[in-house]
Amino acid sequence: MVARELLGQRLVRILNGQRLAGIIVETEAYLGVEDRAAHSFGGRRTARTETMYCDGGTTYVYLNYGIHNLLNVVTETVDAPTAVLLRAIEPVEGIDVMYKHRPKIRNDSGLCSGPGKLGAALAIDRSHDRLDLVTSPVLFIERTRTRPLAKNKITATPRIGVDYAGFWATRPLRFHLTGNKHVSARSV
DNA sequence: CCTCTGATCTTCT
DNA sequence: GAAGATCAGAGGG
Repeated sequence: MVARELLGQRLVRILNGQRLAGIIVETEAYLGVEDRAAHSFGGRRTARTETMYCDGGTTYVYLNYGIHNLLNVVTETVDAPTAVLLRAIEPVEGIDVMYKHRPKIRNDSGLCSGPGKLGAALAIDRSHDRLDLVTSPVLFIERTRTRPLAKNKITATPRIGVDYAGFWATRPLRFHLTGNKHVSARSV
C-alpha cells in the first residue's frame, strides 16, 4: 500500500528558490468509494472531490475546518478515488523558513507534526491542488530508499478525526514510523 | 497530564 | 444551515 511506501521518503517544497523538505513520518489511507471516511465515499464526485479521481501521483489539497490546507497524494489510477493524507513530516531542510510560517512554535517536533501544521510550514494552499508530483517544480517527493521498510518500523493505528465513519473509523489505516518524535500528538 | 472550546469558511444538503 | 481527514490556548487535576 502506498501509505506505507511513502513513509521515510522526502517531501520537498520549493519556495522562492529555496528547498523546504522533510521526511514523511505519518500518513493515512483513504480508500475510495467504500470508505465512509473518504470524501469520495459512495462515488461522490463534486468540484472538490474531482481531484481524487485523477491519476496516481496527483496532489489533492483541500481546506479543512476553514483554516487548514491538507495535502494528499492520489494513489491509484484515473477514476479510482483513493488517496493518502500526509499527516506529519520530520523537518530537515529550510527549517528556519518553516518557523517563520509557524511563528508560535518553538521546537522542531511541533513544526510539522500534524496535517494542518505541515501545510502551514510548507506554505501549501489550494493553488497546489491537482499538481503532478512527478513533474511539478514546486512540490515533489524524493526517494530515500527503494526497499519496503521492515514491518516493525511501521505502526498502524485507527485514523484520527473520523469517528463518524463507524466501522471505517476502527480500521488501522493510519501509519507512522515507530517511535518517531515528529508524528501528530495523538499517537500510540 | 487531560478535556474543553473558539476560530474560520468551504462544501454540500 | 450544518458539519468538518485541525490547532492552540485555557483551565483543572
